[in-house]
Amino acid sequence: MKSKKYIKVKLMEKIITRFPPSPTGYLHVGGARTALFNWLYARHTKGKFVLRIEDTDVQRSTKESVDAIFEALEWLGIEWDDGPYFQSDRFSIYEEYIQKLLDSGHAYYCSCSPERLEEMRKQAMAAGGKPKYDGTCREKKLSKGENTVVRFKAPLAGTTVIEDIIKGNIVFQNSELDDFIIARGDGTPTYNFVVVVDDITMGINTVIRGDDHVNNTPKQILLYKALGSALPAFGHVPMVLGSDRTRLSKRHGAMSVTAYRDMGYLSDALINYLVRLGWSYGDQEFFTRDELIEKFTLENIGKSAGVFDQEKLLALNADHIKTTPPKKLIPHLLPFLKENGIENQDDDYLEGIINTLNIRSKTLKEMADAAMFYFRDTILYDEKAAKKFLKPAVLEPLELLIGQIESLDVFDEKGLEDAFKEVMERTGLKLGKIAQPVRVALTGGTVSPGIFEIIEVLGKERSLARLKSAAQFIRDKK
RNA sequence: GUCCCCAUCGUCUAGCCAGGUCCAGGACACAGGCCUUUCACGCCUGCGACAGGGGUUCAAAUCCCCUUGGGGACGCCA
Repeated sequence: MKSKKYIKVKLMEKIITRFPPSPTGYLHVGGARTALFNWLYARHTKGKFVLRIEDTDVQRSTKESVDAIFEALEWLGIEWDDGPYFQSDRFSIYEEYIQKLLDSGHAYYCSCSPERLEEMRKQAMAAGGKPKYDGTCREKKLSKGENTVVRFKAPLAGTTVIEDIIKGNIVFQNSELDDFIIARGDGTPTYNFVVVVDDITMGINTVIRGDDHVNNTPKQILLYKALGSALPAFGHVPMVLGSDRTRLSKRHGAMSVTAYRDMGYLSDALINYLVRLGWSYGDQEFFTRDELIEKFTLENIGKSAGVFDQEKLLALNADHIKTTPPKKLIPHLLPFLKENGIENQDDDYLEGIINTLNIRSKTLKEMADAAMFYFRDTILYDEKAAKKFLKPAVLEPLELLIGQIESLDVFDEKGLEDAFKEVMERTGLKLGKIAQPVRVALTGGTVSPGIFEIIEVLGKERSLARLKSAAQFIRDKK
């Protein structure tokens, strides 16, 4: 169901979006999708995209995670215009804002113990209610003490509404909200608070984030109001689910963005897939990066959660491999070749190889594996294949072919075809009877690109050598 | 439990806001076929959905209500 959607940001105002990952692990596909939506929207509107690292939880934040996130964003080609900001560098700003709230009576100190709070929550749940802070310290006018936290004084009545770009209006009863903590006992600020302060001070006017944040938004709206700041436009995108329709997690398989890189996916394909999951542009399935920037708008984001489908991503990857010019694929293929022990190859040779493999590879890894026969000095014949095709009977056509190719003036597909035709005529054999043995001779196996393509890419010298050793192989067996 | 959100083929989705052109279109997957020097690619065909029930209307996938189902959130995590 689609409802009237509108962008709250004034038309003249430059769109400023942000992506705020918390460095407590790698960048997963769900996070990447949110980053993508923000980045794409900023690019589409010629606005600005800000990167902010949310590391107020010093315990769980790690340098490794920060690096992993940068690495993943870089691979995806998501570049930011501002930042990265680190919240851990901004504690003095937060302190200042907390003081403002304290001074204006929008916040107060609370000395309730975590243990008591926990007990209260349990009881509330058991009694069938929503666990909330009971307001014990709300009017106590406590001053700062050892282990006192700072709570936001939320309104007791009325409603707070999110005018969501994607979901429409979402209304919350303020009585559902409670006096949430904005500064911990040790003085460090908490999530809902720092997000608001950051978004205000960084000029963020468009907040696109996961559905799971909907419940945080009324709290944040209240904070904006208490701070006297204008609200940004909010857009909550539905989540990505696993095949069992629950929140995507490790048990659903690969989640890390870079894992897809390592499996041989093109970032363009991952991007295409991730954006298309939950967003649509008519019937179009395939998008290049530039097309995405050109066509992406918030209006076409759907409201329901989507299931992550590896199969479809794989198919899309195959499409991107197919349509990317072979020359451009070279640098992407190199790491996989290297893994297979192949290095320092000529670019023209690689381009030719890719040209024969791109329509039959679903991943770069697959392509690198399928390309191996091109690099071997001596061909190792697959036992079954050799037995079936490298028989004495093929010695004659094989030698004829060798002669034909040797005397070829112009070494191209046309000349090769003529050479084969000549052999067919002289031996009375069908192409199939000749091609399979030749394929085994050239590649070692029975599955490969077209026979003419292979010979052309391998070149005269290499092809001849392989053909000759196959002939020798047959003779030796006799 | 409470609050919030969502609901079209197995999956991603078009159509829904501005009801008729929809016995619902595309894609992935699957099945069959064609092409063919193998494998692919490509092409063709098939399979397969408006969650259920009430309204409103001449007419509902589209608007309203209820039910059911699913998801998310309820931290001194973000």
